[in-house]
Amino acid sequence: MKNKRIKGTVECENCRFFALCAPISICDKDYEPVVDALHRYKKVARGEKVCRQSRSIRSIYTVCKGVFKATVTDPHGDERVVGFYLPGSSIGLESLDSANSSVDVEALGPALVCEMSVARLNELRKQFPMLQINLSRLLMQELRHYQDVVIALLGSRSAEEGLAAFLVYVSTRMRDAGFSADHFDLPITYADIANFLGLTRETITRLMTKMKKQNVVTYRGRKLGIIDRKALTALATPATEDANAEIATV
Amino acid sequence: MKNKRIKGTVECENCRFFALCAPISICDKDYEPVVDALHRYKKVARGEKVCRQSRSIRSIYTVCKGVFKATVTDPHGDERVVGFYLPGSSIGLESLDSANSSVDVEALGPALVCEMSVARLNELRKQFPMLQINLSRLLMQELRHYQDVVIALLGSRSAEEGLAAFLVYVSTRMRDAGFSADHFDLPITYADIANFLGLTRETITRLMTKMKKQNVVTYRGRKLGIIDRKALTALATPATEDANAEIATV
DNA sequence: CGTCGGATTGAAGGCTTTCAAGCAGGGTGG
DNA sequence: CCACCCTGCTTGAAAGCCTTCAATCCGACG
Repeated sequence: MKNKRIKGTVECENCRFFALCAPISICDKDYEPVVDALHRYKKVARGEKVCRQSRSIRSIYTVCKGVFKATVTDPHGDERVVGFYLPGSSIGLESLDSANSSVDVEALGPALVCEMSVARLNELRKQFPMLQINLSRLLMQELRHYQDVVIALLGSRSAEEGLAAFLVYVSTRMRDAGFSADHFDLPITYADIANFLGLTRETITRLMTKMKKQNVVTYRGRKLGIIDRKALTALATPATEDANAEIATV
Repeated sequence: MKNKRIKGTVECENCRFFALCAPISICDKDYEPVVDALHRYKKVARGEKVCRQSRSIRSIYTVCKGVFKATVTDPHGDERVVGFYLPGSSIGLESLDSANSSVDVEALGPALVCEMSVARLNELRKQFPMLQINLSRLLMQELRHYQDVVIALLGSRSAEEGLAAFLVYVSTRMRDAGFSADHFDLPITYADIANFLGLTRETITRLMTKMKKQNVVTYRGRKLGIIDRKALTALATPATEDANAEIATV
């Protein structure tokens, strides 16, 4: 594994694939074949799809740089955004057992990924127990991640709560990927955020404007800044208004 | 593994743990130790919790009979329902890597589970490659299941869409567990459904009443019947002129 | 038979959407 | 350099959906 890291990308230590790639660097000899299975820093153009709904996938990916969105197309032909892949996320793990992809995954801007062949990985993990064990660990992490998404974003009572929870969630993911938790690129359109959260562009605009006026966040040129994290997390949980009164009455 | 199946429970073939339990019956000799790790048909009383928020878990479970809910308690002390475990579901897989549970998991009524010791499983899967591989497969299925939840339930534009999607989702899970997809027990209170979906009891009541009047579903004594599946799935996707007209004509 | 948790129904108010119009800013070609 | 365009963002007003609050009903269970 050559050290050819590119500026602005995720450190390998913060990458979800590290558990799969690590054996290579630790023990180059034994794991030489793994190198063949891995295509590092592959470029993906804006709008390009790395996997498609109802198709089997040939490779799984990890996002080094950029953001992807997962979408499904409903019977009416409308696109529904069902998830985002931020730097450090892995794509396609749920299809490793040769099932078809449930979603389209598309780059929202120029992106870099590390690509791993599903066929090669499936061969290799039979040969190398450590790879198999690390894959299991990766799957558990991914499972936990999905659970976190559901906990954070499903069942929000108001639009403001949903959006705040979304921003907190993105911030957490960016921190986990080794970036600043308070200032980062958010190359996602309001339309996509709204679609994902079940809201409208206009509502996102109004709420962001409100949050900016209240000095909770800044947002210019696709760059998000979290000014008042405490306030943002407060917005992300219900019954914030009553919190003070509640304490007073107790 | 004695064949002591109990009426109304999930068939082993439809259980998520089958990939772990199967080796036992296939090859009793080699996998004898696994039997110790497994406690079949353990009773869980209504309100009893099989895992708790911020605590490590000792066992993972699969639901043979009954329904569980997963909840988190927010800073204000309010309970938020973040998921349901229907028959055939597995509980706790995301905490296998000795991480703490993110949620409380509580039985909504008298239930039966198969319990597997985490410590024993972690020992055994190092010894038995087949167990390790099957565990990976189980994790992938679980991952896909979480993805399905997000796709089905996150980002619904209206309350009706959300509830219809929820019912379709439950129906699908019941079918997968080997029960009827159109008539099944739904021992979940409106309050819990509402909490999960980010709605209110009253809204669930009104929507269910409406759906009953339109002969889409029946619901009495905690038993749900799906009368018009086509209409229900239509309600579960964003409203269009066609969909509305279709329902209106009933 | 009374109690209690859960479900139902109505009225009023608020939040979000819908519809419509205008703005901003980056890229392109002249 | 500027006009132009296109995408995405902003803002306002009206309509509609969902919540809130409050009262009542129902059924299970001791």
